[in-house]
Amino acid sequence: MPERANAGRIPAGVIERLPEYLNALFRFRAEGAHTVSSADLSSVTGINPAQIRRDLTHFGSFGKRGVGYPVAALIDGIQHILGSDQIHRLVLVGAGNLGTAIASYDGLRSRGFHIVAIFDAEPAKVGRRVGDFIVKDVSEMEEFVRDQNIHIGVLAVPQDAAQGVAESLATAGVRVLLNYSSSLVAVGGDVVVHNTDPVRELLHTLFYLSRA
Amino acid sequence: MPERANAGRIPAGVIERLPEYLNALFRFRAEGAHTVSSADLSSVTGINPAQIRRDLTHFGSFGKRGVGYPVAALIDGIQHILGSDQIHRLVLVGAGNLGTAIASYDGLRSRGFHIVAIFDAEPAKVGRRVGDFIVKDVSEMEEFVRDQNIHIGVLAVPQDAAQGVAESLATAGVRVLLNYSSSLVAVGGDVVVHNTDPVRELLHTLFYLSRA
DNA sequence: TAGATTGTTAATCGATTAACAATC
DNA sequence: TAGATTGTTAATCGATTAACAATC
Repeated sequence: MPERANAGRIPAGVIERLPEYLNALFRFRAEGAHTVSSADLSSVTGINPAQIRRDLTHFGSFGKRGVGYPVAALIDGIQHILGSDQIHRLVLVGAGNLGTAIASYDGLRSRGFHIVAIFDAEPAKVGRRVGDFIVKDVSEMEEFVRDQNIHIGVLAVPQDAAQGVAESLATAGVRVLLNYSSSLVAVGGDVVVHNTDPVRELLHTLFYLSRA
Repeated sequence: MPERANAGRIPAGVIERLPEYLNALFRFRAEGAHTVSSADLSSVTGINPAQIRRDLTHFGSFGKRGVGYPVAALIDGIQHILGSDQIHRLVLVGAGNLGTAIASYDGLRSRGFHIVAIFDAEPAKVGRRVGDFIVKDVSEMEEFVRDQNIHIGVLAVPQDAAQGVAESLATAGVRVLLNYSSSLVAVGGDVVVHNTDPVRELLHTLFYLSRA
């Protein structure tokens, strides 16, 4: 019996849909459901039920014919596939309005992303309290990230500082960057950068807006 | 000679790539380039040059064989296709840390998205200055949005207020919602909601992270 | 057993890419 | 003219969906 397919063979689209399934499953769990069918998941996510079933079979067999999928086990399964069954520690850089907002954002922590330190370059901000943290000086960042073996960094710094901070984090071993600053950053190697660019999304929505 | 293809026939993928081309073109323009080839655009966007050419032909013929695409004209062309050659007015709801950060975000304005008012429900915030605005009471929001014929709303409100504000904006005629609050919002009808959910992106990145 | 729903195959659909004639 | 690069066709590739046998 063949084991799960090779990770490299799994279409990117499948991986991108897994978080959607997870969202839907959390909703069903909150409503007390113990079992869901692919049709149920389809009604919440808008994704074709056949595709949901097919996506899941890439990773094994989670359901029971005639019954559906067990909510709790499927949540565990998908979280395990994504690696989100573990805590992921991250550093936040920038203690301004945006950084403060991110620090108090509960969505990250509730999904296993734990901020472990906040850095800023401004002397006036260093030493101040933001959320549960005392802001550290950015000069300590590289060493901290390296020593603590942090792989995820969140950027909420001014536009002209973003690229420098990004490179510094990459040097220190960060593998994933979530960039909330208003400039695109690009770093080489195998670092994945998510430039959170609301404008891009707005732009392609405009196309449909003007035609409706 | 057939005119441009029907908008409904243009693949969503094409529309999603247009903002990427725009980004690349802005960069080439900033560097003083007057002409770019599909290979140039490919090197910046990572998108296959044949696909770039094919995408553009959905909307007409922008280039010159043997020469390439005129940067300025192509920018104008794509902006016109997207409707981003016009100013789009929007309202921001929420004057906390996140709202303040968004109000001072220059990326929106530089791409033609103009904030015209900021609303908040907290009496302590109403009347205060945020950026160039005096925060208005959220009770005035619906009337304002309707009267001013606003089609875009940005949400930066607490989790439990998000859904209500979203519905209120939809009722008042908003067609596109950019939701920065930490809860998913859903509204019916033909309102497009962009739930800015960094967690979803982080999650599917994790999959590759754990396998590298 | 009858009804439901998965897992899986096969068919469809659409998007990507390679190749090249047209032409600047 | 020779070199470059588009616009476009044809080939490839992959993803989506429909259908259904397996089975709970």
